[in-house]
Amino acid sequence: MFDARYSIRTHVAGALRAANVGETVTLAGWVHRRRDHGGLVFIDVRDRSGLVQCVFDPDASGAAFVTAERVRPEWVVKLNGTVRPRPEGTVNTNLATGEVEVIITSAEVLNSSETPPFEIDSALDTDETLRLKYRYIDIRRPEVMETFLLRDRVTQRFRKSLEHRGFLEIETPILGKSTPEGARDFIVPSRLSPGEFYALPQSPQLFKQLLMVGGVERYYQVARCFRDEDLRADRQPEFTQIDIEMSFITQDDILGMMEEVMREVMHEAGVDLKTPLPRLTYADAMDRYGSDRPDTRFAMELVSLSENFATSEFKVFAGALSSGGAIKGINAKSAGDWSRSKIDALNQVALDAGAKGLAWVAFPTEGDVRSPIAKFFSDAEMSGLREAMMVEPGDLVLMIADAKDVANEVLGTLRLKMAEELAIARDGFETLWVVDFPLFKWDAEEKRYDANHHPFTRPFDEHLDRIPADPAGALSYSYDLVMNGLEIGGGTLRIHDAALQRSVLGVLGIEAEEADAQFGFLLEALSLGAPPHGGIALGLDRLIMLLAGKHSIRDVIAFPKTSSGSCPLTGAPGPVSQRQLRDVHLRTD
RNA sequence: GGGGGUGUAGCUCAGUUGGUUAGAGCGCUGGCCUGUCAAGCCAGAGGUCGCGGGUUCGAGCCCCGUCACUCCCGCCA
Repeated sequence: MFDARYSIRTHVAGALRAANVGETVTLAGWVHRRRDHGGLVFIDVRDRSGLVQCVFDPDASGAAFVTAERVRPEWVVKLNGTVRPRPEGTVNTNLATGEVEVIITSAEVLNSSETPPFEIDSALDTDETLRLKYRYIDIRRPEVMETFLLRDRVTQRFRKSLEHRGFLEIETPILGKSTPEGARDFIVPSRLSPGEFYALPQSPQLFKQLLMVGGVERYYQVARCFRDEDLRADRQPEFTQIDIEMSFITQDDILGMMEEVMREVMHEAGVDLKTPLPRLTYADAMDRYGSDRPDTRFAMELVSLSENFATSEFKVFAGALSSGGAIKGINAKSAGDWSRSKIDALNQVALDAGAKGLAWVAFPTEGDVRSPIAKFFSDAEMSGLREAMMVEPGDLVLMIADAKDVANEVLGTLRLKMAEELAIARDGFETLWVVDFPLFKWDAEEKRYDANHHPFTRPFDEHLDRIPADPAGALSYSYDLVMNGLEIGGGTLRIHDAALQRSVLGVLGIEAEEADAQFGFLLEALSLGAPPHGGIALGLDRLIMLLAGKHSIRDVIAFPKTSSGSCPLTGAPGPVSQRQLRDVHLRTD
């Protein structure tokens, strides 16, 4: 609760109401805006709680009036006065405090301010770099402040919901050990061990598993994570996870528990989350949406057309099918009148996404068909296409014929592209689980298997026999939480058997000797009474971003980095002295 | 590493086919003003057109390079 306790004021500005009329108050805050009428001055005084109009009238206090003429926006002031109702006709309904005003009897300037580099109270969309350079001023803007109030509420709700369910908040090291796989590590040189380095954690993954071996059973942490990769609108080099791990559970246990927690958290943010959440297998997600994090706020699902074109004369289609591929399509409603050049641009999108080409049929009006390839289709194929795609006049059908994975992925990209181009309404918070990910994914370039989630993911019990022989066929106890097409969380049940863990590491090309060197401590822990366990990590920043309706993760981080990883405010990263380098046994060119 | 976009007053932006002294709104400074709340009116100050080079009689505008920011691809177990 934010109020006037423990401060030099008696009230906070934003809390004053008609009920306070007649009270003598002391306020402290910033000059938000000043309206000088010559013989009468209005100053809106702002603190974290909001703002209230203060009136400076020479009849009430000549000294205060003189002060009011002198102060400027963002000066810091302490004011004494009396709350009174606003005169008839001057109530401001746009303001929570708009029914009242404070007639000031004495004023003290606590600090002056230079003219701010940008206006706090402005509708103008200020350059983001400038906002970040003066973030402390930016944060004074009510809209920005509101975001951090929301972030606080959501974070506290996570803590409460998890505490109520028996989770212990435990901190894990920031200075850790670099391990192979995963993202690039941020590394920290060691002064006491010349030539050796700590790594900042990409996540507390191994430590939380060790806590399970330690009998903690239910753990959580608001954990800062570090990954030295390129930035995006939704990616920062350091970010925060709500990190969770539980013992003696099934996958249903943790999904059900998380649904309850998420419902409570979303409720805190004013969103009614319907549970149980839909669950989509990875295979179905790819098949229907061409994405493992489908945006389910709109349909435009992928439809298989392989059967319809099974005997097609069209070489591209026949070729794709004969080599074991698929023909799939999406129906972009109301794009049937798109020009050739706009469709050519879509073709380029398809090419960039890995397709060999884009097949399309436009149905601009009833009975009218426009397409460079329709002439290869039989009447039966054309009517089958109309039926399968549920074509109406005005539609544009986009088709990809390729290996099934390629067709899915390209159409998934086109689906999102078309939703954007057609400005399809995407409202609400469509949330679902994507489950049953393959344990491994094949890296064609490196010609080896990678862990899909991470190397500690537990395979389906019934797929254990596939591990050495047919790794690609093994599915895993794994789950991503997807909201509005963004992955906001992911987790797995873990391997708790040392032999199985060695076997999985082996598939990843990490043989016994290296496994012992890199993960010996984990393998040893697994052999010393590790309970079955599993967990999940939620991307707190992304979740807040969605809840706040922001388009960048930077908007919900107090002091974020620019896309080149620098901090406009402090100038980090920066050089260090030769002495500091010598201390940690480093030389630079 | 690759592709797209942006960079002009403190802020947000305009700036025509390359042509005289680079403009507007907001903010700022000063003046007037006792019921405003984006207060109003009057006046004023304020410019390394991101930076460097080039073409040209002449460059904010064209060319080359470079920097910063931003979006995307790669990358992100």
